Amino acid sequence: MSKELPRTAKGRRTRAAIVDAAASMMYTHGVAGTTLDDVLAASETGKSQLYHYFSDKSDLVEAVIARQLERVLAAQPRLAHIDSLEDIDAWAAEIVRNHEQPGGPFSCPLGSLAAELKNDAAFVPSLHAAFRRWEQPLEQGLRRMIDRGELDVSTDPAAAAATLIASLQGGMLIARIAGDVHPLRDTLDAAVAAVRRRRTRH
Amino acid sequence: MSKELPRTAKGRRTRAAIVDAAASMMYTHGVAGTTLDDVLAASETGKSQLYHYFSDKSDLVEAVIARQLERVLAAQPRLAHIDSLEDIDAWAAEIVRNHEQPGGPFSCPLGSLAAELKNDAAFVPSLHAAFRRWEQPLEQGLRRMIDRGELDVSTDPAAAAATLIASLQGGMLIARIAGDVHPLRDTLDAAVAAVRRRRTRH
DNA sequence: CAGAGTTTGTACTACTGGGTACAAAATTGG
DNA sequence: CCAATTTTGTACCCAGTAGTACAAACTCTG
Repeated sequence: MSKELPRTAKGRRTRAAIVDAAASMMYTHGVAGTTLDDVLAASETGKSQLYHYFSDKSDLVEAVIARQLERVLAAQPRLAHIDSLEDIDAWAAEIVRNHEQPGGPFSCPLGSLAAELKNDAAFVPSLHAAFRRWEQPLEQGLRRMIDRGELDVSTDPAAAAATLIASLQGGMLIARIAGDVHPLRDTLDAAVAAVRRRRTRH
Repeated sequence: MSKELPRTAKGRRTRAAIVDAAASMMYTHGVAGTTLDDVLAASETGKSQLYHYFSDKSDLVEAVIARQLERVLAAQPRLAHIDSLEDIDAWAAEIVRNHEQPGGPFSCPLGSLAAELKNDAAFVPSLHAAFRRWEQPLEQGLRRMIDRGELDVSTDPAAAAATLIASLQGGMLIARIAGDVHPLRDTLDAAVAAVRRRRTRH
């Protein structure tokens, strides 16, 4: 049950500060590991403000899911222009680049949230929608490639997009645990190669 | 700082009951979502028993990581006999089969733990060791295939094994969120195909 | 079977953390 | 510029949770 949005500019700033702080804290410490007091301290707001804009912690988490989706999309500008295999390669390279500095983060804001909340039925629909939104540019690009005859017509663009994102997620997790980008790169490469194998001969 | 192991048969049973209950509860409700009281109730033990065998909750979580690794390996008997591409296919099919009943679980005990604990430096080494242990049968099988000349000598067996497990993890996450096995199957297939492409011609 | 060592029951503590109450301050629109 | 509405500060509550104290019961060994 979500509360109404702020009516004034000041209110919008406050709400955004709370969500931003919550997103960052939950990214590094997990949802359960982030207390509302932590969020309030980091955002320099008070409890009355939080409960003015959110009905409870779950409601805040929903807002964080949406915020992290925005962050993920913003961190991958190439995702908006997927129209060829080269674009997909470039997108994958962009992701690897974002994570290849030694030490991290090797972590995806949305993936971390999903992993922690996947057993809570209340959050699954929002998470599902977020991932669908993420997959959409890939899916549409793949569909255009199929329409132009560049990929085999038997290719399922939605499934291929899901495979790309799934590989990204799994690669990220193993990279994080191993403290090494290579699993991320290799796993993404395998998924891109799976698309490449569906190319039609010219 | 872990405590000493039980000295008597009764003690071993008690300790095992606690770890089993904790593993199950943490699997479904997460580590943070599982209270020690929950564990004690489920295992029909008391707090003095828990603190007799474990120094604190973290110590119990370490034991749960080890237990879940055992469970994962036990659920994949084919993993113990990886010696050809067909074996890898059969292993992948076994995993998909374990999850293809509609509704779930679409979830890996070790992956869930890893996702929740990956930002806690104290647990990363144990998680890393657990995944290495999981990858080992794959890695050794791949190495034998390379030695026999079935796979290109440039293949990195450790990296390929990591890619397989990473794809499994990512596929599992997306399958869970989507409530559908297909992402798991497709992503695993892509990783297996990446190995297949490294076959030498005969 | 006695006594040292191990295991277990019960009761308690200290604290954290989500959530509430309510009034004061700020903002907006007429 | 004033009243209605929105926003914010402060103080509080209470349930749940990790962890402790300590003695009783059991178990193994000599």
